[in-house]
Amino acid sequence: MEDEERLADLVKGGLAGEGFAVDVAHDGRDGLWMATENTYDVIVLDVMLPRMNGYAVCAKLREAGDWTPIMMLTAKDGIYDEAEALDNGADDYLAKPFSYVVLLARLRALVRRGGRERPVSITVGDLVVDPAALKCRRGEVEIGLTPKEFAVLHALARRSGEVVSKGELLAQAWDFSYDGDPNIVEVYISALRRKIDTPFGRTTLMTVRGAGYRLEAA
Amino acid sequence: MEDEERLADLVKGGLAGEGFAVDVAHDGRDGLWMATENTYDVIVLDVMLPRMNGYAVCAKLREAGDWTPIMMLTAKDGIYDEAEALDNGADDYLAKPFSYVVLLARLRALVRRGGRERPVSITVGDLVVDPAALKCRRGEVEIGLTPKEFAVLHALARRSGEVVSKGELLAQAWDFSYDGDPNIVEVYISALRRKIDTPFGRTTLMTVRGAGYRLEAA
DNA sequence: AATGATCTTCAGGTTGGCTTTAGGTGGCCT
DNA sequence: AGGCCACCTAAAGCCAACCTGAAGATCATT
Repeated sequence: MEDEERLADLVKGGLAGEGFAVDVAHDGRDGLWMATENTYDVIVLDVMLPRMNGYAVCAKLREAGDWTPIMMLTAKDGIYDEAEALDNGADDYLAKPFSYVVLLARLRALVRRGGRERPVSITVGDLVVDPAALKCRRGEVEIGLTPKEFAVLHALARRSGEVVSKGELLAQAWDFSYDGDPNIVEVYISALRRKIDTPFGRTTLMTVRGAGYRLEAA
Repeated sequence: MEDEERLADLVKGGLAGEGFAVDVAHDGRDGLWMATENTYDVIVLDVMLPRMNGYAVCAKLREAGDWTPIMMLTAKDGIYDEAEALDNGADDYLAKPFSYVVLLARLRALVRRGGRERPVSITVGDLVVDPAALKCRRGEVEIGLTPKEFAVLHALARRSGEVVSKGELLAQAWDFSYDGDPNIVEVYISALRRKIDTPFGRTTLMTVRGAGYRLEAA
């Protein structure tokens, strides 16, 4: 139990260092619920989980049409068990005990495979967003952002050029349990504009009425 | 050498059984050439290859913008070597000796992941409709559209060259429960023409009296 | 406990897209 | 030719979505 929490902390810390937001569930059922309610870059699943084991969670997700990359952590090391994990819909597995370095590398690979290329820092025109340092700059000018502002900007930057809906922003930058006024997104968009656009006489953060927001390079 | 050919045969046989076609190259340079000339679901790369090693082939492919899933086969098993393979652009690796069952399972997982389609933009002549960005352009000229206008254009573009009835447009671009004046479609067609045709001296958005509308490439 | 920073809520003001209206145009049939 | 009907389009009202400044709430730090 305390072992698993230490593991969760390790993973969480490492991924945070890579610029990702991490949610942790301590049993299978909670995990499944969180996974169905949110969109994640990658899911890490321990086979041995209270209330619902990893295989079952994995199967449920795939059944529901969710193809988020899944990394399965297993204590067994028999060959067929590994294959079983993969055939159950997992995208990779790691047998305990495993190295932290390998876990992170494999997760990076999974995430990379799961979608577009994701360089460590994201560049949108002359705006550079560095998730590792939680900093951003326009040209040579450093821009100070609060954590929340950064989370919103990051979500937009990761899909620069595309429209990101208010709901998606809420899901990615706020805790999944957040159920307050969606107007808060508008507040943060406003704040971001005041920091990344107005001082530079730019308008890269556009409103698409009725659809969401779009961060553009031009 | 005969070892490697037995391995290649194993993989080939197994994937054939899964319904995939397999090409085999026996050295790195041939492999790279085949990979650039064809489209594959997945690429299996041995690190130790004559004429050009696996890392190099992998790097070349990624450099060329080819993101076909790559499985790297390596004899080393040091922790950092594994991470190196992945960070080099491979999507998974397997250390020799490995089980045939595991290899097949991992390849299945890779193929399943790799098959994911990303949002496509639709091209009708020199008109490009990008659903992800909710934008469109004719040639190099950006055209600003409202969400509703975009929805109508999108519905027409998806079936370019065909006649789309007013009823179909209503069903696709408006809420299912919409029961207002069907004349609204005409209003939007008019607005679209003013944006995508008139400024360019074109008439690609045609009325088919009594039947509907058609978006043409010419 | 106090301070400052950040997060969230609130409310008034503004905008811009959606829809309706109504008059105009042009094809098609008798 | 005349009339009917489908379609076109400019204009205007309405309303939801959005913006933003400010105040209240929460959190971290000293």
